[in-house]
Amino acid sequence: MPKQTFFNLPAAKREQIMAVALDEFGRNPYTRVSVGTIARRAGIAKGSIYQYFEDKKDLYMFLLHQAGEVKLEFLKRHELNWEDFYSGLVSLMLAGTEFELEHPRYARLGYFMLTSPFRDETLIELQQVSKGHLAELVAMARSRGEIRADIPIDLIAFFFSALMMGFGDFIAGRLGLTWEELYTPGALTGLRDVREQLKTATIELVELMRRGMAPTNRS
Amino acid sequence: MPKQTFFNLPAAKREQIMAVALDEFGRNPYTRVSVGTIARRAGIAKGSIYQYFEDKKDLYMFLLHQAGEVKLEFLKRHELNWEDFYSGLVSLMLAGTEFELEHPRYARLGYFMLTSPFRDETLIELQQVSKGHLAELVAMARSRGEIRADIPIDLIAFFFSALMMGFGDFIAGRLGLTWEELYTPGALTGLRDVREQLKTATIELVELMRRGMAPTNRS
DNA sequence: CTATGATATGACCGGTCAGTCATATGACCA
DNA sequence: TGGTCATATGACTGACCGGTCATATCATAG
Repeated sequence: MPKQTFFNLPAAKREQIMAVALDEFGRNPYTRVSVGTIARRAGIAKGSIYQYFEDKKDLYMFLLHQAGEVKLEFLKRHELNWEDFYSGLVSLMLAGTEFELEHPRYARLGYFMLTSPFRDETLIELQQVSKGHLAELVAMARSRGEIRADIPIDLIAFFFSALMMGFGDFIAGRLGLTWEELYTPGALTGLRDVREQLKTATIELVELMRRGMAPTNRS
Repeated sequence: MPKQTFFNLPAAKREQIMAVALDEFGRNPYTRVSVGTIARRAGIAKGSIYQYFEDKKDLYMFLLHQAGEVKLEFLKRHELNWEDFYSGLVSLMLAGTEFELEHPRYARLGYFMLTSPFRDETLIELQQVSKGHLAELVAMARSRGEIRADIPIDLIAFFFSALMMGFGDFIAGRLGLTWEELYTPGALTGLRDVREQLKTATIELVELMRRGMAPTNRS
């Protein structure tokens, strides 16, 4: 956790520092991010960073935590329609994609997190949140007969997470971009029908998932 | 490409250098791998590395290239049964998993590649190889009526690659290990029924894929 | 005005890094 | 023996890193 000094700061300054940190950690892997650069870009002295945070890791972990909250807020603002499991899935994936396009730095932050020195401890914390949520949804879908009861839950969880995680790459390919380019702010201005293509791709994918998981008599 | 000097070296020395490089790049992300460490562990002077390679990237790219060839050789040695597309897929995935268990450093090398500074150019090169191969298989399966003709090919390619890529994580979970542990040489000695569990998990996953992709009248 | 405690600063420290280069070694031939 | 060319070496360079600390600044209270 940041030191009290950080929270005593004017909100604008706090946000400026975190914005720069997000940009840096969303642009480079952890080890390549320089505390000095963050300080310089934020217009403060390097020593000040160490008035606010214990060390580089403290700043990074706080940033990750904050990113999680922002994304959760975003998803909460989107009313996801879970009346039907698969259309709920479509809306969830669309909202997730929307978030990543609106906040590309957050998307890349999460990506680089996967190879940060704190990968494992971060993932464990993350999974405790998301897996609990997912298990709940899957259990409900099962009880409604929307997912065959003979598919192991862990397989379903893997199925979801693997496809969702790689979805950005797929979308990038469809739009004729690289992953780098897709998450470059402003890369989509000028591209036509982006939202249309996203929706189409998402529906196609979920349909593939639905056929795989749903009871055969449903399709 | 390495300089001619490298290829003039005795095979044993060449292999020693590449073995150390593989271990280092399979243990740390690109930016954390030190040329000096590789030289020291290989028993040569740091300057020699620069007699053999243009720079760090040259060494790294050559290593990746070599890894690809080794894996391709491995898969070629396994006779994959493509009489039926889905059982062929099972055998392909099993062979792939087998390779990663036998050569855990290669598996990790591929993993870290995903966040190397050359991610995109590497992936593009990789896809040109694997996509061509995959497209062929998919086209054949389609003509046999094993895959519905209305599913876009790029979606199928993504479906495969995403599930295959994350499969290691899933397997690790099934075996009660972390990803780290799964790819630690010797971590599996003492574990029971590893091959059985691998086969079961693979079949379960491919069945999920088959249901998603196959024409409905087939199941 | 002064005293006090919180905050800001950037020079500095010890360390690591990729890459260079003058020099040394050794093999081969005349 | 001496000359030539490929190869080996590690000290060195310049840059960058995370983190520290003595000092300066500032706001507030007495």
